[in-house]
Amino acid sequence: MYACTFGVLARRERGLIRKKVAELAGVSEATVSRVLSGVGTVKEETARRVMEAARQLNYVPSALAQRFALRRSGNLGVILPMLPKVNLFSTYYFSEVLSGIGMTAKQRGYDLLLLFREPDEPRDYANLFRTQKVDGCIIIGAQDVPSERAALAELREGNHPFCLVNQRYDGEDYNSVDADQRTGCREAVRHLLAQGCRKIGFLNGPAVYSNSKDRLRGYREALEEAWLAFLPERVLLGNYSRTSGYQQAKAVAALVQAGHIDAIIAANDRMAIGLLQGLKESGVKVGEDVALIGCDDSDIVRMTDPPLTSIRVPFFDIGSEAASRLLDAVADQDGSAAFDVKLPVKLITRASSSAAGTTKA
Amino acid sequence: MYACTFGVLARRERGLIRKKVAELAGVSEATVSRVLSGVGTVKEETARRVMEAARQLNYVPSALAQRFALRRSGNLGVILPMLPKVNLFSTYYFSEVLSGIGMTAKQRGYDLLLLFREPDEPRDYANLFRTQKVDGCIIIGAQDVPSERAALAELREGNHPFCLVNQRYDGEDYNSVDADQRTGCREAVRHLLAQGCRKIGFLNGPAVYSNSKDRLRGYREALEEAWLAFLPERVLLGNYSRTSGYQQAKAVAALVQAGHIDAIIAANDRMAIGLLQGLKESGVKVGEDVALIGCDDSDIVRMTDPPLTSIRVPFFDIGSEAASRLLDAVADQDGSAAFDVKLPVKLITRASSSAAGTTKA
DNA sequence: ACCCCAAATGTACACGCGTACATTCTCTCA
DNA sequence: TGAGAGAATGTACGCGTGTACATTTGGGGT
Repeated sequence: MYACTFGVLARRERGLIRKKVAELAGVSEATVSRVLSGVGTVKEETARRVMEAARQLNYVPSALAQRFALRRSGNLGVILPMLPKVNLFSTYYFSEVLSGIGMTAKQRGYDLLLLFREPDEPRDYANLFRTQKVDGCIIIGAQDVPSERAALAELREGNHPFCLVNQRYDGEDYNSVDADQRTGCREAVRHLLAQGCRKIGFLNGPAVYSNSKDRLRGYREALEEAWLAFLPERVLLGNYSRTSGYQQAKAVAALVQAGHIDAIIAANDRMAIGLLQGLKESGVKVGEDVALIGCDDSDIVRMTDPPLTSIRVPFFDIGSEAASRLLDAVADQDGSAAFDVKLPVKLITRASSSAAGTTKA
Repeated sequence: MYACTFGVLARRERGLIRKKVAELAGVSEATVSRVLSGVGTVKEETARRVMEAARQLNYVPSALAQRFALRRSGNLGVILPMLPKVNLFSTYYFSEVLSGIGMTAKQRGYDLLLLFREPDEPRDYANLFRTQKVDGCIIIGAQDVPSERAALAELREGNHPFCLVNQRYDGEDYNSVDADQRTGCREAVRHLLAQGCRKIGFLNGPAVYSNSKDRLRGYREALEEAWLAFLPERVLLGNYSRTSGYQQAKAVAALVQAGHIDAIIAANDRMAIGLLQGLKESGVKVGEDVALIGCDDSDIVRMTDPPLTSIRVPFFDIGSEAASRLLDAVADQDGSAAFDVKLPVKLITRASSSAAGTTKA
């Protein structure tokens, strides 16, 4: 019955309710506002009366009106590429990052506004701020292409707080939170060297993602550190999809059979899995004929045969950290310095990274 | 330079801009509003002048103020369980449904407000509407437990538009969009029967999810349709996680080796994969000693060895349909009838569902 | 008893839009 | 040419908050 009454009120008498609460508590509307928003000084006894009156009349302030009055949307925008069917990135990646962002945003009283960016769509991020839909935004899956650079430059111009996840741009010091892929790949190489491998290949992703370059750099550094040559013919290119890994399997199998490669690192797990499948079909045994290491340590690597050694990336923490830092910047607005966080990764070794008879034979 | 000027304006002179646009175009603010919102009659020539003035002054109406004035948040809420680390559902599931919702919402001019529900948190969905944060909401991963029922009843009482995804409640005719799991399982059983299997087991998920019951029902119906007995000892219980499938593998292996089972259907792919791994360790060969069918046809089933036969569920379409129907209801408010959509599923056969030497031996 | 200051509360209004209603313009038809 | 009707536009205000400023209250020190 109360609920029903309220249903009607909700539609036409939103504003009048506050007045009624004020009357019932014997105070002015301003005091009601002060009590419910927790701002300003108010006698404890009065506060109790107001709370009780509000409870009794089932009054809750309208977030819509509050945000309008405060000129803050209270929303944290999250921009991510639309990813139906085509799983360019792994869904694991997105759901972890998103969860991290969501948890932190919630703790700090922000709502999450999800914004899917379609591939061909013009990237007008600044408009989100102009229309006051968000107070800050996190951009996932950004690429180093002119249109993206332009969109980000516009954000910078407008002094709109934003943060990149797993991406950075040469020459720009945009806020970003990333994994230390470079160190991760370096350690992957070191691990393979320790296993006795000497001819290590690398299956990378597109260079529009800065972490592709980071990984390659780590790979190269670790080789040079061990006085081994960096050979371009051992570096292959995929697009982070399973299919692209599968397609490169023939080439890799040929290299293995010719004795040109005894190990390979794939820049993400999906490509590693495609590779694994393709190699299996070509009769190359991963973990025996060749060692294989993936990247991300997504949940699927435990399900393959053999299980995949992989570089664990703290995606949840990346999301959480990005949201936290960004919301600091939103609160501080001008006073806060730019940040560029790199979170540590960790190599998780499993059966796939045994090489050339090291284990089984 | 303009951008910088605007940066300042954005903070203090939001409202004054519209006045300037009006002056520049030689009209009143009301006309500016009419032109930009596309409501009311305006001479074409005037409209052009206003558009040009707005462009020149870089004016865009504040969505915040618009929504406040219209008393509509413009947001479609999506409630989903927080899923970091523990992948109770597959991330594939969520990302597909979410993408479907997102695409439709975008087409219809709504924004997506993402709301993570933490396990222990009280479910107060109605408050989202009271505070006017959303105009409607979609609930994913709802369970048939008292607290959830109470929260939904409150929504109903308040006449708030909402829609369930993949869940329904006996005795309530809430809006819902679901997959036809019952038919799907029936066809899975039929397929196994056609393969020559006669002793078909079933690994189900918790009964708090209505689709668990639907699947079991389809399984049972197909057996009875073939004049085969429904044997409770062939029905096992997991919790939709890979681990739970893995844990049941020993029991299943025993059943297989004792000749009590020649096929098994798992209620989702994750459990099927856990099962597959466990059976492999127990020396039971899937696709030879026992047929295995999963459910969801998520992207991982193509990566296992052998590839998994699975029931394809159109998750993207489910999300899309839910959003579409719900937004209709939001627009129509009282005039719209409740809906209860069931989308068709499709059995995708792969190597895992060959049984007892039907193929290989 | 008086004053002063801080705490507590009330009054009044801005926030930026949409729109009901009033007004002016324009064109047609008598 | 005038009137009438509909299109085009202007005027004025409400939407539900937060808060600056004014006012009242209460208590301690002289």
